[in-house]
Amino acid sequence: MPELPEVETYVRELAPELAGRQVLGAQVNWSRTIASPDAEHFPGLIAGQRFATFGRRGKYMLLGMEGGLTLVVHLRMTGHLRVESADATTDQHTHVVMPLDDGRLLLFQDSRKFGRIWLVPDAAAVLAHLGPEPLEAGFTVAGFAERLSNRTASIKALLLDQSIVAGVGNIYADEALFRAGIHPARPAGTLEAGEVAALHAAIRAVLVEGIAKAGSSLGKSGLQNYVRPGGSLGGFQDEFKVFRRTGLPCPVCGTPVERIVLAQRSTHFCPQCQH
DNA sequence: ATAAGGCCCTGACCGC
DNA sequence: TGCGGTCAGGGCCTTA
Repeated sequence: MPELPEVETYVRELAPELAGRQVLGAQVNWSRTIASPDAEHFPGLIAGQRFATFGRRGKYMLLGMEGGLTLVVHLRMTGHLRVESADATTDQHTHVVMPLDDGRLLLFQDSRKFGRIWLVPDAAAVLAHLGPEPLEAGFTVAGFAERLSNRTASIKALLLDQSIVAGVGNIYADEALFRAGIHPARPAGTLEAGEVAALHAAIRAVLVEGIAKAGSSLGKSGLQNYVRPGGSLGGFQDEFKVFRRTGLPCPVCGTPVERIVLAQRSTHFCPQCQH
């Protein structure tokens, strides 16, 4: 699943490919992929646009155009955005094809069809629901503690809530909770000050490490939820302590990792190390 | 306001 | 081998 480190890797690796390139048009094969404007008006709006700036907010890619529009892309679970040569073969999962002025194609592919694309003058409106960026100064221990206080939902559920902190998904939530020694089912409001501070630091640590490893590539035999734009895999999946390690020994104490379901998501933890 | 559950989608996987 | 059923999962929507 593309989360903050995966999206950050995407932006960093797409930027040199797309900088200064002009989009000639678009062919939309699955209309629901286009969130704004609608699929009918998207090709006409993007035709002639030239990529200028590259950024990220939470799990959203922000590709700024010279004229002020922003191409906002959310990969959700299985989305891929990549630049291919003109003779690249497209398949039934290629939902948007955007020819570029250098003869190549910018492709959006997504087997689950959950991914979404916006082309809007005001990207902030699309992002208005997001909480602070976890790696920026606006994500403070005090603010995080305030957001968790008096909440009865599990801390795992709130880490997945993008209005609490932006960019954390199932992988990095489980890994951060393990490193902070906090049981994922704990009601968020019961975390003590020291635990909130430890979790705050752990979130930042796993995200920084994830970026350094170019993200986590999961899945086997073909279906990769996340592949870097150039086609290579990330490396953080080799650093997982608990995620998708059910029954395997905790790297700290050797106790078998357990799996439970919280907020309708698979949740992995060490019953010995996390309280 | 908060919490919980359904929904969108389809490839992979399992049991028969 | 083929087939039906189940699962995964981010964000949005509805319900309580």
